[in-house]
Amino acid sequence: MSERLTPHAPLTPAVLAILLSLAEDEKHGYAIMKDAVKPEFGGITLGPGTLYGTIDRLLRDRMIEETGTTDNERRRYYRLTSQGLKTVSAEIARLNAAVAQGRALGLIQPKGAR
Amino acid sequence: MSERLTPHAPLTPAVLAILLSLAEDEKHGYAIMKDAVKPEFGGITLGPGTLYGTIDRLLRDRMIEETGTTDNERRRYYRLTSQGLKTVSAEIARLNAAVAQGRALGLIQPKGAR
DNA sequence: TGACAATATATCCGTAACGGACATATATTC
DNA sequence: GAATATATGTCCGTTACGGATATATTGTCA
Repeated sequence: MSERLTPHAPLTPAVLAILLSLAEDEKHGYAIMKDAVKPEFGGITLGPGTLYGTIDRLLRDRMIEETGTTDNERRRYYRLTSQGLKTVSAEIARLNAAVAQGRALGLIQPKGAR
Repeated sequence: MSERLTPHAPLTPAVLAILLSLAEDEKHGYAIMKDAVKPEFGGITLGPGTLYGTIDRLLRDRMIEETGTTDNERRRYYRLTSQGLKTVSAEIARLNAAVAQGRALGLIQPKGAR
């Protein structure tokens, strides 16, 4: 047995960007791609291969699902599943620990600093 | 042309763990492996294949270098290069933005909260 | 003292992910 | 009407991951 609670242990940057984007709201692929380049979502460039390939994997692993609705026949909207939400949350918490360590080591400016 | 300033754009979890561990102090491979499972360094399990394979790549890309010194003939010590330091710092800053976004979305508890 | 776990590094190799190239079609803008 | 943006999709070479396996030493414990 042993259904893994988080089959994706450390998320790849592409997976994180997509899940984080969908944590904000339901979105379609192209909108996710636009989000990904923004610093808040990781600032990465998602080529179509990575974007749709990763979406397919996330659908397969039930991290995201199609909403079924659309405002434009060309768009396919996706939303996080509860599993997906758990997974991003765990990943953000994990990254938070690493960032805290980086801050402690002086790799980045402390919060309030100028 | 085009020497990339940061050949490793978003770092893989394994690379981040290794660089973050070495940002603290010079270490040998096995010590890095022990560090990696700690939450502060990402909490990931580095198998020997990933560990030494990644170390070789980081040496090749001049992110880390051997110190040459050792306190035990079996141990090979590594340290960050200035390039490696820049790279981890940039990565921590990048992740910090994502963590801030995750926090804003309520994925993790805000700092002061109990 | 014999066995087992931990230390320490190294290679091999199958699987998975990445990411650029290419393709296609519509809508918009100039 | 041409170019750009929107929107999704496939293909495929390169790379990274990570478990298995190997080897040798040191430490522990019954």
